[in-house]
Formats: sequence, structure tokens, C-alpha cells
Amino acid sequence: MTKDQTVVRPGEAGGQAFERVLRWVDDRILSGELRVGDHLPPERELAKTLGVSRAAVREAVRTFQAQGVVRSAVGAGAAAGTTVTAVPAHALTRLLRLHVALANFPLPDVVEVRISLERLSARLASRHASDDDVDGMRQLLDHMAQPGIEREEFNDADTAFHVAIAASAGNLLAADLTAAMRESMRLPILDRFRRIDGWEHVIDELRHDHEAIYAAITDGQADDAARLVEDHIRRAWQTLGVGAPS
Amino acid sequence: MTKDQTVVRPGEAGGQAFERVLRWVDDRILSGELRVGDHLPPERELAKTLGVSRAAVREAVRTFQAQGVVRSAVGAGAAAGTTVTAVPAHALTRLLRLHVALANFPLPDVVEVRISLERLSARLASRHASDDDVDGMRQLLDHMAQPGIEREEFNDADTAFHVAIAASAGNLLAADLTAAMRESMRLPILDRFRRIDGWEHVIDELRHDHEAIYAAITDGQADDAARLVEDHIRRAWQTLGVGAPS
DNA sequence: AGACGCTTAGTGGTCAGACCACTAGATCGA
DNA sequence: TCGATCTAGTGGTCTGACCACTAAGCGTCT
Repeated sequence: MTKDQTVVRPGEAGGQAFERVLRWVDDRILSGELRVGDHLPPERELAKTLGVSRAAVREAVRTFQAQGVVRSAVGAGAAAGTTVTAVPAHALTRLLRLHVALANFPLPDVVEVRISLERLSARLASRHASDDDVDGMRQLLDHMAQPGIEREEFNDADTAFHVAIAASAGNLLAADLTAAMRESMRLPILDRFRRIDGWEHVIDELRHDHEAIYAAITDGQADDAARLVEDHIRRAWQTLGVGAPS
Repeated sequence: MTKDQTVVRPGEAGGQAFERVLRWVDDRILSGELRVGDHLPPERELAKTLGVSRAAVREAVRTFQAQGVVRSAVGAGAAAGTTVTAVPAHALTRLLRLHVALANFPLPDVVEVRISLERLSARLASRHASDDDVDGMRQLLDHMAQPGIEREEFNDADTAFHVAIAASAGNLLAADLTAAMRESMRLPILDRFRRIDGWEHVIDELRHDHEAIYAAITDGQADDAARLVEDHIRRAWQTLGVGAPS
């Protein structure tokens, strides 16, 4: 029994080594001491400071990386090291996609939440969409309008269209959540696309819906845009979810 | 230049070692091969299988842990090892809280999204809330009704009340997101609570709002509940955001 | 025969120390 | 002056070891 510092000392240590690192960084972010663009101390130094191994520090860094909160880069100079960032979109997408795949979030639930968010996005986009935003949507619509387009290609453009609306909403959280939500449904939707019989009919319906949404947004008709988006998602989901028509 | 296997071989390796582990687990979750309750191989075995070090495996596991997708436990037997789980609430909360603290998601944006989600939650709760759910809300309301309650205690009960509504909605995603959203605003709101002058007046207004929401939910008035929740959040936010009255 | 206690194997948690790949900037040379 | 080279500091990775914990097997004692 030579150990006397491995014993849990609530006042200072507290649980796992890598959690000490988590808390150290957490505290500094929540208190505003660490801001976007700031550097974390080098791993070796942080390990020494907190009295843990470098491996523990790295595990904690991976945690923050998974949350889109830091970015690591090798090399020397200002660009190198571990930097505080704020790119949650990817992290949110990953998280939702995994949990959707685990059937923890049933698709009908996701659809319902998605409707809420996309209603908001469409409403905001009607007011804030810039000319560039509108151009981007137009291009996606034209792309989806190509005759004989493959289902996967259409699905990607469809996803991009909904994401474009969210991105132009001027509300980053709504945009990121909407994008993550639609992205997390990409595979399940594509699966259903592949199984569908009346593909040509379905795709025409989708195109029509999209055009109407586009028109409402460019006209600044927020209420219409919200309603059309909801109808669109519900209709599409019913078509895809229940099964192929006829 | 003796290295010849460290060179990037896109077909098999591909980037960082721990990313290989990420992809391995990702693939198996997205394909449905790994389901909730299943075990990952032991770290040592997985490391050997993928040709990486155990440290790389651990970093990847931390990533999934941060997303609420796996749970690790030491020991022997069926309960030990790394298990696939699905507890995204904590992960979502952490993620949002950090990004809100980094001011990546401005509070007004969060409020707007929160309104959308809580409208949905309130609407669903009006239809699905069980007797137990209602009891829980009632207790929280009674707790908040205590005269002379501390601001922090009130804030916690307030958070819990909104979370309780979300939890009774029967839509896990909406519930988790709503909870994460409100939780991520806990500190900022508490800060504003502390700065407020007309505290007694404010708290009475909040109590009144809550009672009205509670009544609408228990009466099954979905539209009313949604409207009341929106009004409540907007009013509270205006009171807290703009500054103390008079 | 049963209940209790000990041993054991296998798991994640942690650590120390080493080397590699990469990069910006300093240094040195033509 | 400008280019090539060197250097220091960073994250990325690996190895091999030990610790703490837990369930289950095994034994002994009652």
C-alpha cells in the first residue's frame, strides 16, 4: 500500500484522469476565459499542469473534437496546436445520424421535429434570404429538374435544397439543426427512394412542392412558406413511409 | 526514407489511426450490425484487429462516448466492457452548452429555436401526458410557488418544468432537444435572474404563465398550450433580455 | 450439501517514454 | 538578396507495463 495519491480526493482530483482535463477546459469555456480562436496549452504542458498523462489529455481533446469545439493541427507557429473553434454542424450531424441509425430516435419523431425546425427556417428564410441564397436554391431546383436524374443524385440535391433554405435563415442554430436532421435522414430516405414504384410520379410531386416553396420564399411570404414546407414534408413522408402508390 | 507503409494508402488505411476505428464502428452502427446493448470488442482485441495501437482505439471510444453512443465499464462479465447505448440527452446538452457559451449560437437564435421545439413539445404533451407526468409538473409548480424561493432554486425548477413537458411529449428527439436547449440556457438565464430588479413581479408573471400552460396541457388544449408556451418564452425573454423593469 | 471466502482472469483506466511527420521561422550559404 | 537548410515545437502514434475493478470459478469450512 504505497499509494496515497491515487486515492480519490474529491477536492482536487475527482474521478477519472481525463475527466479532470474535461472539467479544466469546460470551466474555461463556460467562464468565457477560452474563446473561439484561442489556443489550448500544448498537450505535454497541459498534462504536466493537471498531473495526468498525455494520453489522458488526448482522450479529452478527442471529446471536444467530437463536439466541434476544438481543432488540432500539427506543425509549428500560430496555426498549429489545438485551437478553440465552433463548427457544430458536423458534430450535430454525426450525433443525430448515429442515434437515428440506432433507432433511438424513431423516424416519425424525427420527421415531426424536422417539420417544426423547417417551418422556422422557411419562415426566417422568407425574410432574410440573400440573392446569392436564392440563386443557390434555383440551381438546385434546376438540377433536380433534369429528366432521368438518378435517385441518389436527386436525394442529394433534395437534401442540399432543404439545407440551403436553413442556411439562408440567418439563424445558425436552426440552420445547423435542420441540416443535421435532414442529413441524418439521408440514408433512410434514399433506401425508400430505391424501393419506390411510381418514381416518376413521386419525383414530379416533389419538384412541384419545391417550386412552390421557392416561390413563397422569394416572395417573402413567410406564412405560406412555412405551411408549404410542412405539407411537403408530410406528403413526402407519407408517400415514402407508407409505401409505393398503386 | 525507409518508410513505405506509413504512406497514405487510400484503399485500406486512410488518414489517422483513430479515424480507422471511428469508421469501423460507424460502419457497423449505420449498417445495423451493431445495435443497442451489443458489445464492442475488447480494446486490445480491436486494436489488434485494426492494426492500430490501443491508445488510438481509446481515443475513438471517447469520441463515441461524447456522443452518447457507448458506455464503458471495467470489470468482468456481461456488464463490463464497452457497450453500445443510446443516451444522447447528456451529449446534446453538453454540445449546446459549450457552443452557446462560445457565443457561436447567439441567445436570440437559441430562443427562437427553443420556441419552435417547445411549441411542438407542448402540443404533443397535451395529447400524451400521463397522470404521472402531470403529477410531476404539479409538484414543480408547487415548488416554484413557495414564497421567498431563491432565484437559483426557482431557475432549476423552471428548467425542470419545461423539461418535464418535453419528456411527456412522447417524442424522444423533441424531448431531448428541448431539454438540452433549456439546459444550455440555464446559466445565462440565471445570470439575468440575478441582475433583475423587480424580481417579485417577474416571478409572479412566470408563475402565472406556468399555471396557464399547465392548465392547457391537462385540458388537452394543444393549440392553446403551444400559443401559451410561445408567449411565455417571448415575454420572459423580453423581460430578462432587455433589462429590469422600471 | 450448502454457504462462505479466496483466487483468477479479463476488462477498462492510466501512465511513462519513445519516435514520427509536419510546419513556421531562424539560420546559413551562395 | 534570395534561396536552401536546419531547428524547435507541435500533434499523431506506438509499445509495454501496471492498476482497479468485477464476475465467476474454485476451494474450504461448517
